[in-house]
Amino acid sequence: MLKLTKKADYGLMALKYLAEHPETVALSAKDVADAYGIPAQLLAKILQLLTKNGLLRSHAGMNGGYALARDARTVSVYEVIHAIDGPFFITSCTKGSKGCELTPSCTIKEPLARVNDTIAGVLKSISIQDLAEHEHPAPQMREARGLVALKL
Amino acid sequence: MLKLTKKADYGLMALKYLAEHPETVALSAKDVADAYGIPAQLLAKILQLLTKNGLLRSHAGMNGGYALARDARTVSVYEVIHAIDGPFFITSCTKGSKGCELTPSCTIKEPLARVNDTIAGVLKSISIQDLAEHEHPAPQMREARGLVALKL
DNA sequence: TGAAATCCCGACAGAAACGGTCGTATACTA
DNA sequence: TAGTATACGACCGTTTCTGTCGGGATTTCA
Repeated sequence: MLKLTKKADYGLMALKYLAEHPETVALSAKDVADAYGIPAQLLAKILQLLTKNGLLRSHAGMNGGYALARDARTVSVYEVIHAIDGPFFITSCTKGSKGCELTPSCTIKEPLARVNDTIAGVLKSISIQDLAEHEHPAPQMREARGLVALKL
Repeated sequence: MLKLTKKADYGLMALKYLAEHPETVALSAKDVADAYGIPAQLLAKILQLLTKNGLLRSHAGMNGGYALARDARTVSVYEVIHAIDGPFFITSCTKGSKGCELTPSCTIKEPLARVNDTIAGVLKSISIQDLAEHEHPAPQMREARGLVALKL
């Protein structure tokens, strides 16, 4: 419930890792998997997803691997989650697809849709770069960098 | 991924329903289940959970049922989710319990913990009463009623 | 040109979470 | 004491998630 999948976690970790190693031309799936001790084949598939969605660029062959397709500052956590886990919805029955099968019952959904948007906004406001920067134990916290309005 | 369970949905719907019927002394699980067309026995268990967590008061016997234990304004969506689905964590491996088994890899978790707090804050800022009020198609949207600071 | 490294991708199996049902015990009312 | 309702544990089928396997395509390099 309201939990990121491990795939999304892995994907975020991998992107962060790439963002932290801008000097290298490309890193193989195995490189990253070894760095974090996560299953190499699984990570490979995740990186392929990210590639297909334009977040990474891949290159086969020796010394091939993956590299960020865009500047880390322009890639949001939201995009990553979306690329890996698909459309982002808090509620099981969304107004978008098909609507709710439950009678006209889903009166709860309309307000929750706003919550959904708010959370999506939060995730969109955080970039991979943000994640990478906070690697170093952040001597002093930066000031509030985003303000999210919650309209109900 | 990042989706409410149906149980939580059902629980929110039930609480909203109760909030909308303040005149009745108590409503049975079956009453609510019938109103929304959700499985009665399942809803019963959910209401029992909410009772155990102090959000509802129950009364057995004829004309028994459930009633809000507190004013609907003081019950947050967060509390409901927490009561039904347990501790709220965005990430699979939380710092709270046991920590991460993955090497010292979970560098991603620290920043995500802040995201977690932010989302929790959003959910805490919404009351059952808020949900109930927006039943009526809300002729005009109220102004932003909450502002959530996102510190990274 | 051939071998090694690497990405690509579909299929599948085990494990966990979720949704829902059943049966029984307990409590309250009339 | 009969009927209505909550309380609670056990269980099971389905779905989702995680991870593995195997075969194929692309690139580099010797």
